[in-house]
Amino acid sequence: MEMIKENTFRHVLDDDGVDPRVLRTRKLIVDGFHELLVEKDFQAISVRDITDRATINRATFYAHFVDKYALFDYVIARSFHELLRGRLTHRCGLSTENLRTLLLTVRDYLSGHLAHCTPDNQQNIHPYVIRQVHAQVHEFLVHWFKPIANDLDAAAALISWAVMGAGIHYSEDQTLEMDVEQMVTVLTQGLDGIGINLD
Amino acid sequence: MEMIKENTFRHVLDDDGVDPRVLRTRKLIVDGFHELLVEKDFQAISVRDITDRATINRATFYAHFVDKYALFDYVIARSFHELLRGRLTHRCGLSTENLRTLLLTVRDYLSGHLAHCTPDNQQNIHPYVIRQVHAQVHEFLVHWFKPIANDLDAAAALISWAVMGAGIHYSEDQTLEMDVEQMVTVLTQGLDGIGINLD
DNA sequence: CCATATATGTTGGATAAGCAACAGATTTGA
DNA sequence: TCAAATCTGTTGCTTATCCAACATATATGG
Repeated sequence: MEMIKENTFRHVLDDDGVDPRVLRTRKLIVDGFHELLVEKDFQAISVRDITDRATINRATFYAHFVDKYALFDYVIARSFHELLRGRLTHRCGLSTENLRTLLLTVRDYLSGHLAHCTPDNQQNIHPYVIRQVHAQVHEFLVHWFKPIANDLDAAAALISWAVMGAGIHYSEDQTLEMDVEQMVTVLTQGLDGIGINLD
Repeated sequence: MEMIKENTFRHVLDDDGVDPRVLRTRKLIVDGFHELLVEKDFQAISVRDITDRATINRATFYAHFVDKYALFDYVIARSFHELLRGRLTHRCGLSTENLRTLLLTVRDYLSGHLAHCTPDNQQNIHPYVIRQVHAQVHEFLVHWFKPIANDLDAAAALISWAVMGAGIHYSEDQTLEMDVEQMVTVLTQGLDGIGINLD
């Protein structure tokens, strides 16, 4: 029980070949944490609360996560990742449809998160959520860019933050209508400008 | 992982002091087994089916139960035990009220079991159910008798089977009305005959 | 203010769960 | 009928989880 934390963030969803006990324990922790998040504020949740709820030993928790903040990051990253994967039709490819899905998923995930949380949690946690969601968006973009060219780091950074910006904007004010097609056009035209043609 | 099976049947509900991993694994096995029971016949369920559903290793199953029949016995004994404990108001005492509760609980448990199962399972499993439920009823009676006198084995055997007989009879034909008070009277009078006065 | 909890991480040794491989029994189906 | 496949228990070794104990930090309250 040494290298469990090691793989936790390489790829958030590579459960293949992992010891079944590790997968079970992770799920118990995550489920217990989710239960607690709707009951009380993040700041008020102790590691002991989590392990009691998960029916695992406290030492085992620390074998999986360095602290509750790492657990939180993991939960956000994984749930967003799963939501996005479930919505993508063209798996692993750069296309206008996938860009559209990306924009909509970020917005929906963020507004869903705001809807679930207590007001206090909204204030304190939102920045962490954004950071983790962005990390995932960025990872997807890099993955999509890779077959096209290697040195597109700047483009990935720019577009990932553009997508996040749109998502944040529209998730915070639900009265606004999101003009997805216009945004997709901006992104595709922009990419076209640096020699990347979609579809 | 040697003596797990050891304590399994001493008292069906003494979870105190047992290793948490054992309790979790047991629960996973029992839950998976329950799921499978409503899907297919008991005879068609393999140990591998159970362990796959429970997400545990097959070898771990054999550390807990000698075979699927032992698991079945355990499930019956435990669920009946829990149902009865939940209904008893006068905990651990011999009284007309507890005798009444015993009669009704046996009938309800048996008819509930018949209602859940596939016709095939009803035929094949019913004898095992009766055997295990009787073992529990007998254990409760012995426990209630103990403060009164020591050599009441015959009385416990007789009354436990009388209770079972009533339960079986009325669970198999739901149209009959169970005259509980008459039966309780029979039992209390009978006990009175050997010098045991209730209430 | 200080004493008494309570929370956080960490460690070493004990124990349950995982796994692969095995032999033998039973089922399947060609 | 016979061979291939599947199921059943069992075993030795590996690995993850448990637990108790510890040092430290942060409340909590009298």
